[in-house]
Amino acid sequence: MLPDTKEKILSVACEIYLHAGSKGLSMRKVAEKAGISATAIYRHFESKDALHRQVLVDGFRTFGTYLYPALAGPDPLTRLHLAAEGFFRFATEQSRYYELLFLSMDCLDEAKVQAVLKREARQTYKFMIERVQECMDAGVFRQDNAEEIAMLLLSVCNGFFGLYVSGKFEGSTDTMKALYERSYQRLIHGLAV
Amino acid sequence: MLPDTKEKILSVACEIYLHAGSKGLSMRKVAEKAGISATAIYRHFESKDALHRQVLVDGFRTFGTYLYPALAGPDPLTRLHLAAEGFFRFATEQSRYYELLFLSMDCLDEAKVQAVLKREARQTYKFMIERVQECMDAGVFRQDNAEEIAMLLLSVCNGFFGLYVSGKFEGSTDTMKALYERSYQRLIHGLAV
Amino acid sequence: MLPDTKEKILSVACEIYLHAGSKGLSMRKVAEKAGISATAIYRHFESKDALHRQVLVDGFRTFGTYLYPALAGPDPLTRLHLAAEGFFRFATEQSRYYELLFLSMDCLDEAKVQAVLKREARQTYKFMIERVQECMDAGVFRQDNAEEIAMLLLSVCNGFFGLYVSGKFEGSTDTMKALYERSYQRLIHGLAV
Amino acid sequence: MLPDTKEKILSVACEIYLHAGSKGLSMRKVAEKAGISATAIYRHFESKDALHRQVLVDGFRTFGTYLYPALAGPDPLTRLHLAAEGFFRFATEQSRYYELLFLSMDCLDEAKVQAVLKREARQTYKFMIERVQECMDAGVFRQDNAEEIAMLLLSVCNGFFGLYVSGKFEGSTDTMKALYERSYQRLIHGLAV
DNA sequence: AATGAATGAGTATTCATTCAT
DNA sequence: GATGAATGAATACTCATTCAT
Repeated sequence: MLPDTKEKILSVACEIYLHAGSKGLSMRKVAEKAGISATAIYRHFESKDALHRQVLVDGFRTFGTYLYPALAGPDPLTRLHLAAEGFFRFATEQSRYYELLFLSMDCLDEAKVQAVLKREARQTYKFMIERVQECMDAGVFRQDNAEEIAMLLLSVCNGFFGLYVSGKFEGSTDTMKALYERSYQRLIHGLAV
Repeated sequence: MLPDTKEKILSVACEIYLHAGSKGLSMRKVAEKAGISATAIYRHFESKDALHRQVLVDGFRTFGTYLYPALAGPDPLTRLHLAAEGFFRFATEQSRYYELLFLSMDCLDEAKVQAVLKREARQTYKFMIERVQECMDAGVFRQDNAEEIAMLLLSVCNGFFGLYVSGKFEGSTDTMKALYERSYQRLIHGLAV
Repeated sequence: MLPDTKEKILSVACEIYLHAGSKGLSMRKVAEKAGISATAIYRHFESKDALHRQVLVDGFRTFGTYLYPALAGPDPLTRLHLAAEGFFRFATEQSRYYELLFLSMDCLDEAKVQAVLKREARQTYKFMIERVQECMDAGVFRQDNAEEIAMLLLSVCNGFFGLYVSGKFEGSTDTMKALYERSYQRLIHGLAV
Repeated sequence: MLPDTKEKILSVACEIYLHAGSKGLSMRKVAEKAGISATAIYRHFESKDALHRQVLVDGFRTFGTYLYPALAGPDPLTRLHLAAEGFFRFATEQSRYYELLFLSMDCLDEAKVQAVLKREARQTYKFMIERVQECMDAGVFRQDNAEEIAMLLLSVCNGFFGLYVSGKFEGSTDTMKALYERSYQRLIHGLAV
């Protein structure tokens, strides 16, 4: 139809990917759900892999809408807080996406797919380094290796949500939120001047 | 063949699992690599799932050989250090295993397989809680919620190795080790009395 | 191929079904005999079951061409005679079909397949009730329970052909025909006014 | 165990056959249910087919226990009645057996299996001819072709139960019994002197 | 008399992809 | 831009049977 078949395919693919994982993402299912023939997809995407990659890129775009508004915060520490909170919101509100983007490494999903994941993850990494660095520059954190601190923060987030999302630990979202905040505070506390 | 076909199947399955993930673990491939017919596997394992589960159990057994020796340490803090170090060694020496056991969550992997992962992960969790608790009891950590601290430690490990293993950050093992230790010290520092 | 692959598949499936029964009807065999790949069948039939059902429907359609012309008879008794004769012709000329449609009950044949058999058999049943009823209404049979008489007639047919088709009794078709007619007359005789 | 493994195998095979039909009768299942290894069966039965055949023979033995007591009746007509009643009881109480012995012709179940069915069915046929003949000899039926009358009777039974067993007609056992008796009476009525 | 191991053929079905139209 | 037809490889799993022990 007019509103761009390519868009339609992509959105359907995301939906399926989110529900069934990379294992469950098949051209047939996408085609069926999009109301077109399986072969028609090839008019818009070179291969399943290309489609898969685009789905990931889309996911990171969504992630961006959670993370980047943090920049609107008035001061460095608030911006870091907002980033941490954005992370939490994305992980809980879009937990399936979080999993697929940050936790799954569905091995051998073609090198190219992996590459996309890496590239995007690095973007996030850089963003966090900047947040940490400006906290140090502003004197709210003591001077330290900003990269390492950023990685520590990301590690905690990643690890925390990994445990949460995979269901290895239970608890309501609110419980998790409180726990997350206490963990975050414990970390921040050790970093403060 | 004398060297026990079952053993052979399992080791081949581990190998494949390690190289291609649960997605790539197929009865046919296992059979081929083991030099037997595909059906012969069923003599030794009830189903693919049963085989898959056994692979995981084997992996956790290996993990145990890295983690549990920490108990031989002379005091609580040392035992915690050794546990952290064991974690690191397992993650680096058996990085593929680390990934598959702790980081992957291939959603479609039959409930039973998931159950094995959860159960074993909880074991590790309990082990860490004990390590932290005894540090508090011994007065080297200030009193706090041992569970939450253990989770924080695990989160950091999980997150750190998640980033490492997935190749999202580069660096030699030695570099990583040093980084890991500094991160660990930062955390511990905030916990000390 | 021009002559419609679907048609080809169906006809081959009928052939196999007729020779080997539902037990011997396999996608692979059909594909091989139809000169296409096994998977190609799925382009035309949703599943083995769907194919199986279509084979049955086809069989009943054929049956109809034997039975329904009886309606062209000038009077009720003739119509009943013609129906009985149509039955006989179908059972002898398409004995394998007769068997598969009316006599087999391969229990494991998916509910849906059974449903088709039941539905169609009921159609035939209704047809016979109508034939009997109009004989009664016309006064050539004495008033009685038309349903039961129809069932009796069908039972005899079914039983007779069951014995014939399964080879439990021998004899040339002509011999059988004569026997059938004598049996039929014996029955009818008891029903006449 | 002592009470003859062969017996055990056979009884288990009957059980399975009765529940799952010839399609569901597999050496593995029999072995498992009998508590022996699949290969052990071959010590007692040459092949699956041989076992299958023996199951049928057993079934006919059971059938005999329903039919032959009719001989104890005081006079020819009673004996015929008792035979007809035995038929009904077997068909309703052992409907699965009835189906397998008299109605199923699970094609190509090896010629030998078919042969067993034929041979045994002929026995029943002969028995019925005798019952009919003695009714004629005793003057309760008018003289006619005993063979044909017997076949008519058998046809009705076969057809009736075929419809009943296959579920093509519904109704409680009591309803069926009454219907059966009315049909039988209609037939007999036409045969009486 | 019975077992465990193994086999090869068979089952239905799903998948990504290609090709002619 | 899109379709229908077809393919070949792959999936897990079942089966009857054989063989060495």
